[in-house]
Amino acid sequence: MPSFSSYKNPSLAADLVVFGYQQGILSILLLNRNTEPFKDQWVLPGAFLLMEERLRDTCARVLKTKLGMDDLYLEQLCTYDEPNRDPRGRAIAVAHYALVNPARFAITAGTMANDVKWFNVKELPGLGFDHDLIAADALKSLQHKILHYPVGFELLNDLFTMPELHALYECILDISIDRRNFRRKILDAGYIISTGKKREGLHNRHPDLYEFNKELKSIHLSF
Amino acid sequence: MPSFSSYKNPSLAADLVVFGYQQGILSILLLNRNTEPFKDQWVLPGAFLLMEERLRDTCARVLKTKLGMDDLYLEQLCTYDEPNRDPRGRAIAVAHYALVNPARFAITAGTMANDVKWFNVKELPGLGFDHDLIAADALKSLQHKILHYPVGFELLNDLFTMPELHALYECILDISIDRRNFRRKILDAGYIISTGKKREGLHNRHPDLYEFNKELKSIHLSF
DNA sequence: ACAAAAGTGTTGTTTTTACACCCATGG
DNA sequence: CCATGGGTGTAAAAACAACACTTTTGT
Repeated sequence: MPSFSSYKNPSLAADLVVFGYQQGILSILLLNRNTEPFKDQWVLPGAFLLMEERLRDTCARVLKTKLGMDDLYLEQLCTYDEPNRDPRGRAIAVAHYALVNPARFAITAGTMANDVKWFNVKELPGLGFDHDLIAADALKSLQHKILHYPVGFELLNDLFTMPELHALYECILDISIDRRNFRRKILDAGYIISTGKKREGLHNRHPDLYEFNKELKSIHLSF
Repeated sequence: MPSFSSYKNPSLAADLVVFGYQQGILSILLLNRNTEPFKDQWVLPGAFLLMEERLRDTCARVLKTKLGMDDLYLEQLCTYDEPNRDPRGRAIAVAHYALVNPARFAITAGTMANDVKWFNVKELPGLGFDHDLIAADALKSLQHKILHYPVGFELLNDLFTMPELHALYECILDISIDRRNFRRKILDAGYIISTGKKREGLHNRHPDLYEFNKELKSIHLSF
């Protein structure tokens, strides 16, 4: 059987848009590069695919070694192949996005970066490569995903309140949603289960605590 | 600036799910391979990416040289990277789908294939590589796309009737839709424009001819 | 005049939206 | 007992689904 050895192939990388939600803000994790090209500019984390590796393993490797993160929700987004997107040569990127509850991890800069930082998705700096485009596409994709898959599960704590889930949806979709109609739609969808407990220690009425319905695979919401 | 020359990279291919709609049937174009691997089996058309080429150019090249087709609607679908998907070695495929009105082209087998044939999407043979999976994913994606983008434009003639558009939607979504409610939704969406003309030569009432509203970029339909 | 298929209209139901109201908590 | 925020209910509007009726054509 013939093999591919005669072909010359572009480099192949997995790039990651890591979304985190904390204090009512949706953020993306960016690295500040300490090598050319785009030295001292902010970019998405990523790595080149190894021959024996699957793309999601490449992503997991980046999350683990560059960011100290484990076991995140991961979704393939799109493949970016503009020939001049990397000044070092032809490089094709398969973009993914990951969802993380930042409270669970303390991030630290790896060897390739000066710094690692969360940026509010509404206040992103100009990014190196074509990462502005990738980040924008990822946000659109997440906004769509949240209507069809219980994404809150990945971004909130195991127990959470209705106002917390409500704020998450308003933040990600960047719209305002009537809290009472929101409650009804979420409950009708069977999205979450009441635990009977309440969140204590707040300065007014203690909201009910819910957990996600793990039986549920897909949902349909519209706002 | 460093380059990538030290990395060894997998082969990168563009694979194509070419959808055609004719006589009320949605079909996919398949090739019968005349070389190993998967000799004499049906597979999706595809080609390896050349270094100076963009993925959509690879697709266009396949459509032109293997199938004699030009200027088709093309959409990137997903990237398939299972390490053993190609027995010749590590090969990653970026799948795309194309939409074509088969009436416009006479297909002919290229040098790589014994035969080229349209297959009803509901009666696909077992395919080589992981192309069963790719074809199934492409159909799902098309079913979603048709609700948000005026896809009929690519699959029908420039002038078409409401019953023709109705049949297309029923076929692609694989559901039955009340023709009167369908008409109302399509017209309310501003999807199409009445031309005042009528389709002649039928054995009963001559239906109105419409054309697509080219101003329209995205739509929202639900059935 | 009839059958077949296409255009038009109506009605009841469900879903969505926009609110009003009451309850619990801390100060 | 008041301000704040959270839980519950309701009525109007919009969207949807199911269906009847009329019109045009070829035979």
